[in-house]
Amino acid sequence: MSTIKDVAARAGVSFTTVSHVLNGTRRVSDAARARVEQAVAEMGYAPSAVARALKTSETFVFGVLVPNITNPFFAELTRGIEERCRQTDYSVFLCNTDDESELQTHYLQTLLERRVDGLLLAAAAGEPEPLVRRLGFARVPTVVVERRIPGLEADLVRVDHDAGARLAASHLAALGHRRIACLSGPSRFLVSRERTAGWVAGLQEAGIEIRADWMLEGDFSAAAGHALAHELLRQREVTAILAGNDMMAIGVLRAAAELGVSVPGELSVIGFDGIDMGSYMFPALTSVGHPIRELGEMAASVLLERLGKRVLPVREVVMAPHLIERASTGPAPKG
Amino acid sequence: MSTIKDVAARAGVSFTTVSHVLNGTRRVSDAARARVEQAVAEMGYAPSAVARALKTSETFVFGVLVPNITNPFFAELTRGIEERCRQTDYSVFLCNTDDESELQTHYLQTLLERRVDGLLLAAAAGEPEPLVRRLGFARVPTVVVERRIPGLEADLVRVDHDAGARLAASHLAALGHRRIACLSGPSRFLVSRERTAGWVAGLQEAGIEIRADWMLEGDFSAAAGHALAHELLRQREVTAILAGNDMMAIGVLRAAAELGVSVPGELSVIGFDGIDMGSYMFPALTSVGHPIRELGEMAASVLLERLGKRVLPVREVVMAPHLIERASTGPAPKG
DNA sequence: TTTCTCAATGCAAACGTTTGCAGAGCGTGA
DNA sequence: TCACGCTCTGCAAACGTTTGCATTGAGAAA
Repeated sequence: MSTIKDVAARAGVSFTTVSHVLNGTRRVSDAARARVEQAVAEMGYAPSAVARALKTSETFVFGVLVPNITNPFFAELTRGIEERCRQTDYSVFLCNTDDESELQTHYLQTLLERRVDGLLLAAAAGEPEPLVRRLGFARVPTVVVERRIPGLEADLVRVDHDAGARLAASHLAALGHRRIACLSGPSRFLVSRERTAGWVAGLQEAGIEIRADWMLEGDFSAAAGHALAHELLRQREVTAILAGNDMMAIGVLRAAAELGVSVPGELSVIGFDGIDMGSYMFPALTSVGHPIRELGEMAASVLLERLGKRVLPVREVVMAPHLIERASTGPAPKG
Repeated sequence: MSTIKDVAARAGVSFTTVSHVLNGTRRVSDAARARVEQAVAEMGYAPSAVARALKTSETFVFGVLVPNITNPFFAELTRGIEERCRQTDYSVFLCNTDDESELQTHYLQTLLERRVDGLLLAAAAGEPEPLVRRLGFARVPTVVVERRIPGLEADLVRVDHDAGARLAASHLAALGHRRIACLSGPSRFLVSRERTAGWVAGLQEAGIEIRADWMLEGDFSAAAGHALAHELLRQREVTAILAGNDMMAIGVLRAAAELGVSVPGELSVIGFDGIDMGSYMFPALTSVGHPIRELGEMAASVLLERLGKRVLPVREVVMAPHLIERASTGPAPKG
């Protein structure tokens, strides 16, 4: 690769001048500028970001830690982050941690060595302690997505799951449903607990009885939704199901199809997350959507702001979900 | 951030020694080594990859250009790339080009400035000329995925779509189907043409007549599959449909559900790509799957090999697809 | 004691930039 | 003619590493 000095030689100026032309950091005569620009074009010169980073101690790179880019949620999130970064010439280092604590610290170390200007943590599995200690040394501006990490002073961007769950509950209530089952995710996840709390609050507000045997727990997978729904639908008692996420709702839809229960005629189903896949189901899945890409963009924006003002107090940004009405919910059947 | 000199001072040795301890590049007495290691631990020192990169002119970073990480295909591909890189301490710069020529060249420039050690191109929209010229200057080892770029001397890793399509065709033939429709993707894409060619060859081999009015072209979207299937199923002539990809097949499934055509009783449907979503359909979608993650891993492997031996002749690696038999195909109906 | 070998360590240049400082050249007002 | 101000330009240090070369000191061989 050619260097700034090669360009300077070809243009017949000092490399200082080349630098200033490239960065627009001081006046350069039109003649010199033209010669430099021509030399750059002829040689296909690309200034070394690594030398620049060494000198300025800014890399214009953010590190992004996600459990698994294959999960549509994180794909969309990453996309949002990347999109926001694009506007400000930041690039993104992507790391899949597989929710493994060890990989997570390994990647964190790598990112710190690479001197990223900021960190977006959408993954935070296992013990936070080593992670927090590592970050404490480095003092890299950090934004956490969806999960507060104890001991870490970082901005947080998250979705208001409680409000979303209330939305789902009141939607069903408004359609006249009274016999409603809840299929929650694993209660060890904060998201699950928040969503369940929202359902309960929403149903209570509508004066709907909450039967303990209609509160089932799954693991966020379609298989779990499928199995739980089979069990639940045998009695044909409930007229609607609140699912902890879209994958579980898809499992429910499938169980209903197998059992000949018509949706939404006999049963209404509402999911959570608003993933694209839901719209390809038959019937298309009604869901509580959150603006995942916006979540990513917001996370990046918060980080960019943090770069400017390190002394800003720690922020928490909460994004509101919304109802995506498609075809899997309808009026409660008579009787 | 602390530097190698800070560590040296604390450990009471020269920074040369610290460097050698860190890299294991020459013998260091046990005493000195211990002191250095302790100092590193106490200070949470992380060596600067950017200084190292400047000195050694190796960044241990690959640039990855994909159209859209939100597309499951590219998510999985990226995942494979990243997984392979992890084993060799390479990191990945991720860029979404949105298939926009302009963004593509912009990102390419950024990646070159950042002095990536290699390039994985899964996106290559628009005119290849500026792209090729840019790469010509830089001489960065490059691996292209799925699409040959004219004028660019790069390794290529791709899926054998022709063979996959034959697989699908002969699967249907073996089930006794004779009246088979083909819903291809846009013919301007090489993939579409390859798949169509494979179907035609496969059907001809099985002695099946190919009716021109059963060869329809869509745009790889579920909506297209849905619309074309509606048209096709009105006559109830065909007993099976070969879809150009899974999204179109999902659209077909949906149309069948709406029209009360039972799958696979009256109609068999087979997709292409083997995406996860297909297994959540009802009935679960039979498809021709390709090992996307392995495709990514292979691409990274080829690139790593290329780094070692620049003089290697250009390689082309072809990966074989396989049949994923699920529930949407069955024996042809009698009569 | 002297010389040699060898292990352990340090010095300093270089990588490709940015940027503070300073010099050259020239027109202008006194 | 001189001093001044202004525009344009260049020199050289510094960023944090790696690495070729050199130095030190101790033990062994003579």
